Amino acid sequence: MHDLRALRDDPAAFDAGLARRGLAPVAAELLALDERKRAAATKAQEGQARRNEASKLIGAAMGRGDSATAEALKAEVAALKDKLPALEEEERTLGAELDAALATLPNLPADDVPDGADEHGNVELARWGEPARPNTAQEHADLGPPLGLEFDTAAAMSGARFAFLRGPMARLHRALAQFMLDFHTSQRGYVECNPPLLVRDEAVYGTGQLPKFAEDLFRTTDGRWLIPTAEVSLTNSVREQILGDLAQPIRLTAHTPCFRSEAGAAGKDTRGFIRQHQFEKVELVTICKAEDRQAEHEHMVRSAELALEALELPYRRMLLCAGDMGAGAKKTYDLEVWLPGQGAYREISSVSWCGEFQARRMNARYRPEGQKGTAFVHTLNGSGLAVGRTLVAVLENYQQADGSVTVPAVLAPYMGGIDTLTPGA
RNA sequence: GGAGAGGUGGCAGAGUGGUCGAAUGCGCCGCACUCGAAAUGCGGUUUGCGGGCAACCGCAACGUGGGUUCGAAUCCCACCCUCUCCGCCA
Repeated sequence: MHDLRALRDDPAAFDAGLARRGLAPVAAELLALDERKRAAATKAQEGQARRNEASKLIGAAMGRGDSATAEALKAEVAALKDKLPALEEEERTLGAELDAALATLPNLPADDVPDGADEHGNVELARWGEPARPNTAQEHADLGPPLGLEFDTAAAMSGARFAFLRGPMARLHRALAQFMLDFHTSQRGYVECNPPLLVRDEAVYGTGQLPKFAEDLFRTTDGRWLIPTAEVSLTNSVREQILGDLAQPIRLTAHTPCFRSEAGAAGKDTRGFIRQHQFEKVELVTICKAEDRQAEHEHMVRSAELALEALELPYRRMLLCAGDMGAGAKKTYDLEVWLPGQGAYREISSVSWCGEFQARRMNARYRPEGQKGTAFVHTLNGSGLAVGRTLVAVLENYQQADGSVTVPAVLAPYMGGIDTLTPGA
């Protein structure tokens, strides 16, 4: 959600920001709508003011037994009441129209975000590790099934884009999630949470998936939504609250399933475990004051990077261009992990700073020190990491020529003595 | 699922048709007292929108949305949420 005042103050900058996302200008249209709404409001308020004044006079007149005056005033108010509803209705309609238009607009990109229309405009900032590609390397979709990553089993009961993990494969998947959660809570200052997976409209609106991206979500018969990411649950934990001076940022993490319809992804990544209707993710969310936003963004992306480094998985850090960011983001780093089987870097984490965009939609505020009144909090979210894709990365990077997979050393405490996944075992 | 109670400012908590945007207490801010602090006293302290250079003025908001009324925190209806008891249940 946008601050209408910012749009009024500098419509050109607003349209310029939208243009960087490849969108047509809207400022002139919205300002005209806003002006009509304010005119309607002023007219309605004049009527309401007179009605309120007259009603007080009626009370006073009745108090002193002057029924003639009271009756005359009542007649005046009655006449007013014929006109008022139409004026109020006009204000409401125009306001709703304005809100609806604002609600579908994405956030404006930060100044240091590069231009670009799609992923080709993204900028590589750093690399870590050696991206090896032995000629025996297999893709996880071929490597996985004999090791217990079964797509056929899942397809028989659930259809495409589901997997059934069996034995050591399921354990490895669990170990990854446990490791990430322990790492972020004990090393990086995030508080472990276990949030709801089903949420209401308002929550999904708050983080920005509604109203525009409903088709990407699953909806329950009682009208709730399955979360597409724990970002929704964790971020909404501060909705409609005033959080004090927010001297310390609120850093949250949770390991949850995520559910996505993948409506717009027909034919994309259909093979393997990369793009599923149901997957698990360890999410990081930070709620902070404005001054802390940049430091927290760096802290978050480093947290995700350090998890990859602990797993010894080569990756690179990308700065997304304006055209490739999600709707709520002002600035996004993607981490891409090396997949030897595919011979490519693939997204495994996306870390975004959303500014006040989500806070306005949720009405989440704090009291800045030395300043009167409240301000909207800044929200950040990132994957730390996507568990399913990390499993893919481990399989492809730790595969041996004989089709077995070595377990990363850092996971040993979670594996109950299993150090290798062996086909058919 | 059934029965009951309730949702009021940063927090607690009064208020059951009209000078109520809302008592009181706590918290917070300022001032006084003090060497300083505590305690005490005095004053201030909701938010959003619109108008105005400003002082300030107007409108709206007592869970949400409707309704009754000249007038609603207060009465009626629907929904949401919380609590208590019963039933069911991992």
